[in-house]
Amino acid sequence: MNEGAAGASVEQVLDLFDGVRLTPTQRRIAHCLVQHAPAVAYLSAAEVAELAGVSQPSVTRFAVALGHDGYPALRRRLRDLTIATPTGSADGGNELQQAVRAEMGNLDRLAAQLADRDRIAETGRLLAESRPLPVLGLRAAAPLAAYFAYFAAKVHPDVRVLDDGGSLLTDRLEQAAEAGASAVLAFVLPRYPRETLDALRDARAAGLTVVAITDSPVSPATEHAHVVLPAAVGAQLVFDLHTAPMTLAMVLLQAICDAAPADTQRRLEAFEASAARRQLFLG
Amino acid sequence: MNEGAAGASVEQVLDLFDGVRLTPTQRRIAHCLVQHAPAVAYLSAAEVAELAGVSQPSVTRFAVALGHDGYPALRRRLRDLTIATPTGSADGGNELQQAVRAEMGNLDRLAAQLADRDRIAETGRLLAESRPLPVLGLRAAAPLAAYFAYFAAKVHPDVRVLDDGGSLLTDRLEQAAEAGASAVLAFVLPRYPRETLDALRDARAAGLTVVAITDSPVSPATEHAHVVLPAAVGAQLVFDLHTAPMTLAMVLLQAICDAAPADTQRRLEAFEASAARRQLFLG
DNA sequence: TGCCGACTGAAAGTTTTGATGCATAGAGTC
DNA sequence: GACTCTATGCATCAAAACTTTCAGTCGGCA
Repeated sequence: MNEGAAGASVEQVLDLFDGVRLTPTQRRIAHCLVQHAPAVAYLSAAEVAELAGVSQPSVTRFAVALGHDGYPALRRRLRDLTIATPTGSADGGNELQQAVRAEMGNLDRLAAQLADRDRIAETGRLLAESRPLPVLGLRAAAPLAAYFAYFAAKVHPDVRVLDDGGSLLTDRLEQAAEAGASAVLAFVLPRYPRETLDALRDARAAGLTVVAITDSPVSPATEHAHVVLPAAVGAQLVFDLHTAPMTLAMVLLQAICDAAPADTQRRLEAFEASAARRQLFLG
Repeated sequence: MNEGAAGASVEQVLDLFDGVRLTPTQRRIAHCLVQHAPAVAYLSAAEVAELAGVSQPSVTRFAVALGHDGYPALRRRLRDLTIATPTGSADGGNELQQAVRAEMGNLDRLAAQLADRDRIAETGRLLAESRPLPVLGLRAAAPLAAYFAYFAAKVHPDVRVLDDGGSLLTDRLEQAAEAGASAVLAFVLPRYPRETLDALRDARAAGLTVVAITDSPVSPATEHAHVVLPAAVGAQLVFDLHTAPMTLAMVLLQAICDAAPADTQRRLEAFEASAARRQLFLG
């Protein structure tokens, strides 16, 4: 992946001046442009003028001299240079490729957010300690809950998937709390089924700590959850793409494993032995 | 670019919302802010308004609600956040971040592979024509099958999820073929449950065209499938990450929709009407 | 059912920002 | 040494952006 935006743009900013004869004042402005490369794209003509120690009209004339319609046009150009240098293979391609690349963007933001390991580690401990561990996901989020639970069950002795709604849902939540659960993991994704939010409220009322994986830090889940873990949902195709929430779920599961490495190891080995005996898999 | 800057700012953008009660419209704006984090710092109030689908005054009010003097003040704040953040975060980072970035690599390869639209479009037609359409995924792949089927059912009149194994599985495959199915979509992921491959063989014997989404062009699925769509599985964490197969599944679903746009539109509208009537979702 | 309050968008009003005409200063030329 | 041409800043005007006001709508509540 390419360099920082600043580095790339200095080169390109220079290209803007190519072959154009500049007056001394304009040269000063140009110099100022390269020097404050990224910031200038935000400034008004008057601000650039002050920065360069020239008059505001000179900045306008400078923009025109470079062949633009006016100062705003030049600034737009600068913005494009500093911002629109996207990851590697550029944008474009067909609409399917664009959707996939947008999804990469979602993952990148997720990665940035994971710089702080402590937060996720603590949430992992929280969930690891809950016996049983209810995992809630309705409608579109149900598969994600099942996916998480499938793997989680290999390292946690009592994972309970709650993936159908109706009145039984609250029963199950309360039963889990009764059986000793201290936390619940919920997947709350667009379009936010009403049932899901009701269930969150019930879970909270039952004394459970609510951990929500949801699509945005300002999703409807925030007001019902104790811990909110955001991961964007892709919306470029006809239907939503849940790759970032899925990734976050597995990262969280990793944190759960890390919370009790010895237990995890023991349980995984037990599963392997069983799988081998039953010849579940190829190879 | 790398999204280093963008990613970091998303975190900080959130701090701006802290503790403030937002109206639905303002929530939309907030959502739009996080989503287009870096670019918004350049936009005028009216542009943000259009992006968020609200009126321009609402954007001003949003800025004031957050405690600023006006929209320009909020934008200045955003600029400071996006600029002051060192571009940072190339490769490296902690192991969680590395895993997520590896997943981005998988998606990138998937995107490259989608340059050829025709192949996926043809496969989409193949599946769209099958009535019913059986979707097979066992064990770890079961949630993916369910996820695909959940959405596919909104645009296809008869989707049948086959996600538990046992002897009934083959019964169901044969029943689907009997009922008129011409193709089957199968998710074949590591660790390749024996049952899954047996089912593929049976499906083929029943005269179904087998489309397999699998983790590699040389996976065990290839010898039983007519069409093989590969998408890598992430293996950096304790458990497998299925984001690329998930993405491929949704791309394939898009192709299915494109195969019969009118039908798709009609069915989606019918669902929307029903959802609205039943008040399934928030908003 | 009717009132009340909150939210939202349209439109008018205000401020900020950018463009242009004009006058001045300096360099080069005859 | 005077003329001319270019470059530059000041002042002004036009346009855009932002804020405020106002009226309509929706949901909650008596």
